[in-house]
Amino acid sequence: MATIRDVARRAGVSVATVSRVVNHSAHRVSPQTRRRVLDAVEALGYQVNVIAQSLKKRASRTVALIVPDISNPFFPAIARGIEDVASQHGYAVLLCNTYEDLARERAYLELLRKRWVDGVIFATAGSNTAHLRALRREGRPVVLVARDVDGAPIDAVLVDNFHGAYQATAHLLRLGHRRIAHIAGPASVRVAQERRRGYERALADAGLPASSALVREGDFTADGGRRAVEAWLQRRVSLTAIVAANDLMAIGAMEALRAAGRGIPDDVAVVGFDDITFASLVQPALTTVAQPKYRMGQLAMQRLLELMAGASPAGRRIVLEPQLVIRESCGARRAVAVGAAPLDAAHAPGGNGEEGRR
Amino acid sequence: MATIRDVARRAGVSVATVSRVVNHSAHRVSPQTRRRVLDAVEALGYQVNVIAQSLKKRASRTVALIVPDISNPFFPAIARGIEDVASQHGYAVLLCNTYEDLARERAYLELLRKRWVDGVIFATAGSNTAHLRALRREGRPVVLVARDVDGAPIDAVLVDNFHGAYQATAHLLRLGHRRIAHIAGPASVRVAQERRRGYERALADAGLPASSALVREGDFTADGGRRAVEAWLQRRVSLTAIVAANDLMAIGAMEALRAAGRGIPDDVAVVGFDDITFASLVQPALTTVAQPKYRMGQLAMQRLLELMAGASPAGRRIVLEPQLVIRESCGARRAVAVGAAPLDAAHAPGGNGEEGRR
DNA sequence: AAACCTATGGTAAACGTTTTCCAACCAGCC
DNA sequence: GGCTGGTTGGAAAACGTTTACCATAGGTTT
Repeated sequence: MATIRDVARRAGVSVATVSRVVNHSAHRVSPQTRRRVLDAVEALGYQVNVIAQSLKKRASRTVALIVPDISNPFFPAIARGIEDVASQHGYAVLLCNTYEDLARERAYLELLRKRWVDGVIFATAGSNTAHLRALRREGRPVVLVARDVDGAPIDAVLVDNFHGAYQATAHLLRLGHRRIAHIAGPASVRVAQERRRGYERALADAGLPASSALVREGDFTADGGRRAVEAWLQRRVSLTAIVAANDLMAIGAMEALRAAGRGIPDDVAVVGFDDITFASLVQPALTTVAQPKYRMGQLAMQRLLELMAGASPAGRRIVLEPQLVIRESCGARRAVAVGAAPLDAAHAPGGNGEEGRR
Repeated sequence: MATIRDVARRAGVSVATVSRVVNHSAHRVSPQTRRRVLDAVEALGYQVNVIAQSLKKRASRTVALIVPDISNPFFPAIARGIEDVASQHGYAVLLCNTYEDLARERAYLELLRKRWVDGVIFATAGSNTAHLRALRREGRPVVLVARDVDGAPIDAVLVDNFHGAYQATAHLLRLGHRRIAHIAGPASVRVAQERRRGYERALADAGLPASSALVREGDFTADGGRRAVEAWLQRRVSLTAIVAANDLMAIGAMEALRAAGRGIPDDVAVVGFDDITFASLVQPALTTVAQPKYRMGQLAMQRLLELMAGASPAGRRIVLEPQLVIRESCGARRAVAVGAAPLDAAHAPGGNGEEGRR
């Protein structure tokens, strides 16, 4: 491949001049020389070597996205949002899966340091804020997305989890439910706590007592949702509705209910959280609190760009409003669901650019 | 951050010596000096600068994964397989979404060239083999995964799509179906053609005539599956089973059937292709031809490692056997499905490391 | 004792950029 | 005609490595 030297030679100028024209430097160069350089660039098919550039500039124009597991259906949409704005600004994004494993996480951070990654976006639970603090201490730009963390003032883009869960619960209350259960996420993760608080508060505001029998902790997997419902069934806990802390658990719960012969939403109504792609495809279509995942990815990357450009990391939290999308599993659309084709419901929000395609 | 120079100074040796010990070079260095160097490394927290290393070695230890859209549920598992073996070998993976857009694809390839990416894995449809050929011409290692391409002898890891579709169709035939329809993928993509051929061949082997009224072309989205079914319904085409070229279309088809009041599998049996995570979670659970996605990712990355190590690109195709996983939507488990809890069916294959978690 | 290995360490030239100086030139001005 | 000052362009020093080549010092061989 042609180097800047080859171009300089062919154009009969110095490498400095070539560098100046290809970089639109402030240092002026005459139109004629510029022309000559451009011609040489064209003729040789010259492409700047980003590696050399990085070495000189001490910045790699690369960011890392750290997720627990990209095959979790919640993350790809975020990844897309990030990748889209990153590529618009000439940044490449490195994909890192940690599987919630501390060792892997540490190994990655070391790698990122070695590679002079310019910034990192964390979309991970990690109650272990040690790394984050270390990154911050080194002055490396960091932003959290979708997952907040205690005790470290780090920029983050989030959804109002409390309010989302509150809305979901309030909706069920409006529909007349009084025995509403909650499948919570792991108590160690902040967003799970907040969703739980939202649920509890809605109940309290309706004058209903909190009952610990009505909440079980899951692990954000379908299987966790299944187990929660089985436990309730076994103990003959009476309930007419469930708000799950994420869609996967809601879907698992629906399975267990169905297996036990309970109708959804007639015997028990279910609402989830996240609005993953398949929420609209399960049967009955899942009512859920939608997170603007793609948008969150975009915002996170935008904030990271600001930080990389030198903005001081203020520990600023950008919090978006989640949106309750009502489908069939909560019973509000029961009439529609049996009367007409559920097609429109299945198409749901639409236009948010989050639909998978292949 | 400490550089190799700092380490050399502190250990009282030359930078060459430091480089030799940290790289386990063949050039021997005495145990005492090694000790001194290692101590200095430790004391200074020295980490090699991969950028400088890349510049010198003319290799970035980075590979790119090019997918149409990471939020398509089919790709994340592949990405995981790739990322896992890449990180084991000290490679980082760059994530690139093309959205099937030629311009974006080209822009990416240019970027990758500028960044001296060592190899690229394509998981994309692209009937446009121009880029691929260009990459090959430049001698850059390339491997295709899950998507084959005509007219370019490029290494690929695939599933036997013909056989998969054949098996799916044969299974329906065995269950007594005679009017089996097919929702094909876009005719421009090779795997779609092969699946269609598998379907047609199974019919032919059973002595059934091919009927063009029974096949419609979709676009691999749920909506495409929905539209195909609606068209058949509208024309009053009689059919008792559908084999879809992927799960998303199968799920869309199920929705449309349900909306029209047809029972699955009682009125119409459905089988899909891919076995995305949600195939086991829809209701009824989808019978499908499973692709070992994670494994395919691993194999693709392994092959890429070989190529990057200098193996000559033989255009070798690694083809895996897909596996028909029988759940409820085909009717083979009808007895089970109504008699007992479908829990076991929903858990399905398991242990393949492809389940999402959060 | 000369010649020759071998083991160990250092020197310095790359790798391909960017950027800080500095030089040359040309106007315009007193 | 000497000065000032603005425009263009080049030389060269980094950035942090790796590695080919050379140097030294012992030891071994003849």
